[in-house]
Amino acid sequence: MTNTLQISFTGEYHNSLDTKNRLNIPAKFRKVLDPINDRTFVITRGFDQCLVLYPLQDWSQVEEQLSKLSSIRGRHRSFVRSVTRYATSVQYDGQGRIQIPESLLGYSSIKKEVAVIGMINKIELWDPAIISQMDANEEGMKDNQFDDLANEINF
Amino acid sequence: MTNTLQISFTGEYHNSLDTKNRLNIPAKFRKVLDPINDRTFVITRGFDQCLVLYPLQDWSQVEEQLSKLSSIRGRHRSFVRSVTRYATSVQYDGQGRIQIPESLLGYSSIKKEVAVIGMINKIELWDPAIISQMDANEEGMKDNQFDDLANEINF
DNA sequence: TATTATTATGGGTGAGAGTGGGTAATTATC
DNA sequence: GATAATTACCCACTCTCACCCATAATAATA
Repeated sequence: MTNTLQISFTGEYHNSLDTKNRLNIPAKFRKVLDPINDRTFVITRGFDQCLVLYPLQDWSQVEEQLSKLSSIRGRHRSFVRSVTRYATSVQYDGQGRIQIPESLLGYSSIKKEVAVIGMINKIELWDPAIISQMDANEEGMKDNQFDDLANEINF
Repeated sequence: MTNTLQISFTGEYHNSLDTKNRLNIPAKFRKVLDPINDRTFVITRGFDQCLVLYPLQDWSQVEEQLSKLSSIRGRHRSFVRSVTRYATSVQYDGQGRIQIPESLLGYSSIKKEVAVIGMINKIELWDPAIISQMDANEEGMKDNQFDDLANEINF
């Protein structure tokens, strides 16, 4: 057991796609990705209008969760199908870039600029316009909406 | 080092950013930071219009809790996102300085002068004008506003 | 008081991050 | 099998940041 503390995916970065639809994974994210993943994520649709990157290692657990969900709630079945259906493994190159499939770009409305958001054990990719619109919607109720959750985690 | 009693972050210091957005962490704070943190804090937005520094060790506990929240629930996703988006790990250099991201400076309205306030287990960074304005607002009601809280703890 | 150490701040520099683009290798299409 | 298209890997450029050295001001010590 090593005594070094490790932080997970946190923070927000604004990177941009190049002409080959390549996106740079922030260096801090690459550093915390366990070598067992062999520089590989699984990218797919998120529940929101964004894309999600899971470390390869974690993906099997995600599938397991999703399969439970789909058998319980019939109305979620089609969405679960779309998540697994569009899941692709992507490995970043020597410069730390992944290539994002066209179909996923369309779903997320990502064109050139990308907001890369760390979500502890996964990474979200947003079109900047859409995420800021979400911010605007949540602005009003922000003050006490999360009080109960915030208290739970001693924050 | 015979003394086993350790004081936490207390007191207020007024330091200033340099041209590279670097802020000096007061020496007394550095001394009480457990070496396990490897000179590292996590800086993020506070609930008030200020920034908060958590020792890395404490922050990983926050992450631990966050990772337990289900990503199926939209409200949980929003909460995790709102917490992690603005969180960045910062390690102070040989001179005891951290670099503060531009976006966080904007949120806190910090320009050059910074009020560094010890809050027991975390550190707050304020724009001097804003913290003194807060003081002014609280002046009138101070006497009995905190009575209930004072009863909760042995103070 | 003189000397030394420590703190807060300024600034230079090399390494690495993000980005653009080229070329060979692989895959797909005819 | 020949050609086109896509992908993977490599080189190059710019800019930022982490690290190093230096200085002024303050505190500590002889």
